[in-house]
Amino acid sequence: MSNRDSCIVKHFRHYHPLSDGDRQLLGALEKSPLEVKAGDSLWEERDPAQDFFTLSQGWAFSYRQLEDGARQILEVYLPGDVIGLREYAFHQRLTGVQMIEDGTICRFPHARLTDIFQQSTTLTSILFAMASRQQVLLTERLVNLSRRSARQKLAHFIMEMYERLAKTAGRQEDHSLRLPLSQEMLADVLGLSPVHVSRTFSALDEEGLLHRNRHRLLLPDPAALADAGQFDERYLADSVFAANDAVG
Amino acid sequence: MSNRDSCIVKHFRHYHPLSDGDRQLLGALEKSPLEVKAGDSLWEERDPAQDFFTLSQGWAFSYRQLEDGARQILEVYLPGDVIGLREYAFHQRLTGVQMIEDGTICRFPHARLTDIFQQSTTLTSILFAMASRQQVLLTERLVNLSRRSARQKLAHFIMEMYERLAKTAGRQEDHSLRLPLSQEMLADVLGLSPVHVSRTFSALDEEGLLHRNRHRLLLPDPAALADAGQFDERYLADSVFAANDAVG
DNA sequence: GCGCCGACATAACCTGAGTTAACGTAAACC
DNA sequence: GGTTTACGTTAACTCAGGTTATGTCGGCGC
Repeated sequence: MSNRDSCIVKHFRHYHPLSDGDRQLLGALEKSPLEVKAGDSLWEERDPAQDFFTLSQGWAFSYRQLEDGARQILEVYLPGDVIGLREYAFHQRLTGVQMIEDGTICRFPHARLTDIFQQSTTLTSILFAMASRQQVLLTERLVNLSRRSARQKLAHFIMEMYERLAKTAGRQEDHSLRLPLSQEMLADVLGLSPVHVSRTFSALDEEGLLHRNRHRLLLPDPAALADAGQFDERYLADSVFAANDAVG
Repeated sequence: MSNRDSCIVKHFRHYHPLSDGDRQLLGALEKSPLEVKAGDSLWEERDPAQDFFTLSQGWAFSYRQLEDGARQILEVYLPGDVIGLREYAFHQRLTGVQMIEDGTICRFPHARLTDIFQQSTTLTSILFAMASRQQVLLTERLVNLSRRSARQKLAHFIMEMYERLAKTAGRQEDHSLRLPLSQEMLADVLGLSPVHVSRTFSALDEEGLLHRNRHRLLLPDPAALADAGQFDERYLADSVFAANDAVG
């Protein structure tokens, strides 16, 4: 890997080794990296849907705004995630996307996805695997929202972030993680009121399942927290080509 | 279209015209149609993930079973839908799938998806569009579960089914639809108790927003019901290639 | 230092939906 | 034709989480 590799190339390599041709193909499709700030909107609902983005640095989230003013956060994106696959079959954005922190993104034109389909089976498979993974994350979030108590919801979400961060950013010695979401955002992820998020945090804190310090969370016993949230990490075990490595 | 076309071929043609080569490719990949009965399980959680299925006749649903015995129904599949895209990147099934009624399905081996990627950009695009559409359906269901009242949930779900059926089976003169789900299943779709589904049905009935007769629902004023459920059909408007018809 | 502001905490009260349980009803089987 | 069984209805009671309101703390401009 040369250090000229773009962020898109790096992220795809995370899934599967790429040939030189694949690397060039990806590189040719992307526009130059873009610096964005916390709170910046990548797009809003009803905007025309024409691009994907790869998130190189910083966190982002997608959301739906409801008629009554409520906001549902659908997905939290970490560095390495691809944003916008959802709307491949649509003209319009159905969800908005905003940055949580300052970051760097790479634009990836929608219309030229067919180039990839035509020229690289490897890249096609990786994209398909990414779409599959996102559907699975969404499924788990749906179950979390529909069938679990506030305590379980919060515990589960924290464990999900803890494990996803462990995979991309590595695991901390002290079982801590940085979670740069306000309690209002957490409420919009979990389908709770901000007040109840605060209450629930306090309860988990008192029970010794976690400790808070600003946006840093300490998990004295991650296994206990996982248990409290009925968290089963199988849904994060996407292996992409273990079951299907006939790619060339 | 010859009447030798398999059910898979028919369903893909629904999205985009297929060349003879595409048709043969699809046909070569599928196994012969399989008759299944109401209640039959296509697979269960933790089974090895090796196939897709195309649903030719009958309804099916995918679900997650929770530790405490609760069941969450994730998606209801209608004739024409492809089942199992979710687990492309996984070894194991993360969700079970069961038939709601007697039906016909076609098996579609997982491992050979790469053949399609290698040989047909059209089929690849269609599959990608299908995955995109399913993610959007799931997104809408998530919002429905998280942010709407029981009344809105039920109204919204009925409207979704009404519109999806209109697209595949055509619209009924009398604004009616057949919804072969028990109230227990509806409860598991909507994250409610069966008792509250019954109450909510009765309330909508009294308001004149719908009328029930076994599994047949009559919608005197679909627009009013849509309004009651904050139903906005944009998310069903997948157009697949309108924004991206550079397929060959 | 002072006042402002945004984020979080805590408390009191309210309500939509869950739970339990008893009762109807309709197809299904002998 | 009477019994079984699955499914739906209704009512009484409970409770998790929403709502509203008020308080606290840290950062920041002046």
